[in-house]
Amino acid sequence: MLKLNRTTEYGLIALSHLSQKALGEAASAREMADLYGLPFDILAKTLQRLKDAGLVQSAQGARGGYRLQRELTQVTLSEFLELMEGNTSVVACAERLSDSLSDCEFHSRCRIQGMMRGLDSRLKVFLSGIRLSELTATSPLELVQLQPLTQKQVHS
Amino acid sequence: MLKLNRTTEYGLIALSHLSQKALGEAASAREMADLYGLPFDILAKTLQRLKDAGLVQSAQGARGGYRLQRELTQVTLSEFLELMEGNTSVVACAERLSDSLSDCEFHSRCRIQGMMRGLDSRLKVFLSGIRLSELTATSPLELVQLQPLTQKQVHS
DNA sequence: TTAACTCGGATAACCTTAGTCCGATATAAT
DNA sequence: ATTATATCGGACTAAGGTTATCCGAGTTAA
Repeated sequence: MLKLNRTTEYGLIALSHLSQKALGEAASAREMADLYGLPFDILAKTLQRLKDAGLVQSAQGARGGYRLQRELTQVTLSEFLELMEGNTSVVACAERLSDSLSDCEFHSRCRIQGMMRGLDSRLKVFLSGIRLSELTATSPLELVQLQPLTQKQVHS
Repeated sequence: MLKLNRTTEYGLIALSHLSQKALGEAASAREMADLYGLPFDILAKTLQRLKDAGLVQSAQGARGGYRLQRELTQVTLSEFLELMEGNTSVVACAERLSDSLSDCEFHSRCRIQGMMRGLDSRLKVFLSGIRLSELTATSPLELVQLQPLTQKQVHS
């Protein structure tokens, strides 16, 4: 159920790296790939995605690279996962729910559909309570229970 | 990150079905497979697993089938997932942590290992706070925030 | 004796993820 | 200008895991 995609891990490592750079200093995909032993091509694509999402900004050409564009304290794990992994529903059929509920022949008899949606929303609350900054801190931290962000703070 | 295995879904459906049977009345794998449109073979194996874990008991032969063996109010989602999906760590490398931490060449430079473990444990608290009975209720329920089970109540 | 069951292994089909390879474009430094 | 270092982005292959299917064997009530 819970395993992160590799790209998500790579993204987290990259963001962590960037968050430690001096302000205005860029890091290239190559630099990070070599330092952490990550496959360059994939890391590059991942950074692209982060850029499209507005989490980082990029500079092309020699001496180019990536910089953080948003404060990681203001990005929730929920938002990040949605970005990196697409739909975060726990059940396959829930993804299609918005399209057509009656795709599933056994819908009327289905026992788990309702509760899975409930679980989804509860999980989302949980994930929204974790800030990316908590996950990208340098030292092995104990995660402490934080107040969930207010609606205004949550972008997505 | 979050998608459940199919077998986990099947298991949930089966448990839900069993929880609605009158006490002492058994349901067969065939019966459930037909009713919910699930692949018989897989459902059978799933039930086997639930039996080995002590969640249900089985009776062989004609008129046999499965019955609940434990109160679903006393089984946490955490325990159930561990049972159905094995290791529930969010990162692949964390599974090997207990074996040998230094498998990963980049361990010393790794930025996410510590925090991923923190995330793991926080997630576990979350999952331990959800009882299977909440997920197997008949009607599409809103999940309410419950008190986590006490240590005594949590078996695993 | 038969039909309806659980039990359990081996194997095949499928699908997603992860990784690779390629070329194009942009820009700073020489 | 030319070169080296970057981002950008598509197409493709490889690998691995999940899901499903196909067996046969053992149990038990009718």
